[in-house]
Amino acid sequence: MSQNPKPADAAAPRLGKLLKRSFFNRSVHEVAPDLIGATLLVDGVGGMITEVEAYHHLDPAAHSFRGPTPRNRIMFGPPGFAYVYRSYGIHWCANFVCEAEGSASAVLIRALQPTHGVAAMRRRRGLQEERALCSGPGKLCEALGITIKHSELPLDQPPFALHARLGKPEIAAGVRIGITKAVDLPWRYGLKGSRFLSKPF
DNA sequence: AACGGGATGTTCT
DNA sequence: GAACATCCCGTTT
Repeated sequence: MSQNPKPADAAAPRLGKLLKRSFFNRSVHEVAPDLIGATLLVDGVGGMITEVEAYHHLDPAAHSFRGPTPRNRIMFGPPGFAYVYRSYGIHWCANFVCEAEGSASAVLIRALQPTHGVAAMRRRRGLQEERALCSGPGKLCEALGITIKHSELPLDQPPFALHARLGKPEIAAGVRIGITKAVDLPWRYGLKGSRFLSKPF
């Protein structure tokens, strides 16, 4: 027997306190950069958020821009809930609803650095390279097991756990990816220098 | 490194 | 019928 077996997530950093729903009761433009460095876990699997995008109600690229539908109705409710939608008929993408009820803003979670449950993520993604496990919104949902079943669930209750970041990271900003409307708004935020991004800034 | 095509659910015109 | 907040894999620079 080895005297000191290596834990599955040996490099997992210490976690900050759990974020409450009220964290999201602010402008999406404050919440989005503040999420960089926070740790997102779903049933204990996840990591440190490295890339997000802000979508505001008055932004033509936002799903809420044309008003409520059965799909996006959670965006028109109170903050601190998940909005999950299917992208291109294949992938899931996860958002966190922000601002006051009715404001219909949300942050798209685009990438994270795997820290917890890496073996589970590799299994779900059928992939070894840690860099590519969660380097995009669809990949991230597959790795964390996020589906439509998670939509409209509160973010401060299981299976979600969102831990505050410990330090204050340097934030990079740039234009959002993969959209055709409002393409020049610099509402993509990321962890400066991170290698766990969908694309460099 | 950049580009093209295929997969395909939900919403919108 | 087209568009879409994507990803993967093959082909071409």
